[in-house]
Amino acid sequence: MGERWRSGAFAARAGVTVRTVRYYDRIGLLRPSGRSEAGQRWYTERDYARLQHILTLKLIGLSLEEIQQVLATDVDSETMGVLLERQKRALKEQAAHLMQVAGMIEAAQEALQSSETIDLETIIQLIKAVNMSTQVNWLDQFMTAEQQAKISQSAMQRTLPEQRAFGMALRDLFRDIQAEQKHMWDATAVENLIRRWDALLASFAAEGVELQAWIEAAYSQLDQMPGMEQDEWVQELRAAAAFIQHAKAKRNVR
Amino acid sequence: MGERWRSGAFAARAGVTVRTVRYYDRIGLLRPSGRSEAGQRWYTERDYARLQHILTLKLIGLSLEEIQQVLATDVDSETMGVLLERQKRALKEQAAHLMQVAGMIEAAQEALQSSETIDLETIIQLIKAVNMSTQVNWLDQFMTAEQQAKISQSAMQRTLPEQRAFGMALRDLFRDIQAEQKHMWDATAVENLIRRWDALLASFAAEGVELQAWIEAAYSQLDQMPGMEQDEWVQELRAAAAFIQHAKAKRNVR
DNA sequence: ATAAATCCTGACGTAACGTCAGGGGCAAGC
DNA sequence: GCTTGCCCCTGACGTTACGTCAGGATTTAT
Repeated sequence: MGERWRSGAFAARAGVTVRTVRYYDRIGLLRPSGRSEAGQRWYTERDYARLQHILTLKLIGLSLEEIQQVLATDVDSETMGVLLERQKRALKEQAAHLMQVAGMIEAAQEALQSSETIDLETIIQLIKAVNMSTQVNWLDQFMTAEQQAKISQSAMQRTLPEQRAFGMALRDLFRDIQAEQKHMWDATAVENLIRRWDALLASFAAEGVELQAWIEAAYSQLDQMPGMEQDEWVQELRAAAAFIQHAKAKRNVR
Repeated sequence: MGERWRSGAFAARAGVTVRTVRYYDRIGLLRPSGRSEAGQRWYTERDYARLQHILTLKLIGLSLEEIQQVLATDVDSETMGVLLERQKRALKEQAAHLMQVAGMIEAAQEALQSSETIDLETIIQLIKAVNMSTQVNWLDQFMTAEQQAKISQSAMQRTLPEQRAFGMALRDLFRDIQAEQKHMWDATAVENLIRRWDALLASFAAEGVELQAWIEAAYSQLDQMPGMEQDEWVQELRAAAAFIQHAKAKRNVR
């Protein structure tokens, strides 16, 4: 298929603006397939396929940066099936949630008809339900699938230096987290720790046995960890995770 | 019910941030019920009721400014039932749309399994479907109900000067629209026309017979319109509406 | 060849907050 | 009554995902 489109035609056919298409190119989310000598963008069919993923994940509620993480590796026909399945599932969950909120509104309507007022607890529960979907971390659903696929395909291909580098980064992060716990809460420093934690997990994150196996391999490359037992670094990992969890919760409540 | 909350407790109970609550106060969307002498905000139960409307309309996709229009008049127990019904309906529509998109993704999955590739038209249609809900003008659904309720209650209470003022504003807008159609497209001027049109409709808009009756009354107060027939100003109204529609579509495609 | 349409980059603005600075108020405990 | 920790306030700058505009180059149709 040799058909291609300049940015305006490409955007119009998809129902998005040229501004959007240019912005996505600039941030590296959707690169055109090529450029003319004059600098004009040329898009192809595979760019439409990628745009579909972008727009659907955006509808689901992921930020563009999160979408970039999900689509970090090329989507081939094998991973596309997995990705489409995840999109479908997330959409169904959201639809179910909207129907739940609609049901609660109906209950409020009935209360209104019988007593001309709605009690406070009903209102609060309704507000909570409305807020729930905006606070779900949808990225987890896609990273879980993505990272699992990634780990299972390439877990054995990491070089020893890479493993060592990861181990060092993790160790340094644990140390900084422990240091932070010993003095007054410093929001800027904590925010930095959160970012480092997220960046590390985004690179390698997978839950369950794979993550543990990976961390074990990384730690075994560090000369400076001779006397540490497996239980110890698992606890270290959990303490750090708990701290980050707490920091994120505190940040969100402001 | 005399219970009340300072901003932090109010926000925490609803699951929103204090920053959000303050911002809503600042833009006049959700004013606290009172302030202490020191300037601290006090919120009550009716503020929770209003917040429920705000957050639900926000979930539906309205901007805060649009929400402000919908909630411009106090919501009493009579209009609350109408408003809740509209919220419920919009949520159900959105849920249905999400399920529709999920169904199209399932069809794409099946195509992928049988041929290892998805044809371009399927992708385009999927993208179009994803985009559809983000481009619906949800405000119409709420303004229709709100404005209808408003017109039916107060249509006869407009003073003659008010009717004349509206007629003059409308006539001036029509003239400016006609003038704009006679020369080169000027995006800034057109944007201004769109704003004036929206502002007029937001004040009085209702569709169908009510709007026509109102415009007829407004025009009849204008001394300068002696020879104009009913058909003429209906056509004038339609021509202006068509121009605004076209301008908005052109604006959206960039 | 000309004119209109479309393309480009750069830059400022917007909506809805997040984050921080710096200082005042409130409530509980001593 | 005093102290302390937590919460409150306003003001201001920053972020994300674009919208809008300026000014000039390229492409397409007549």
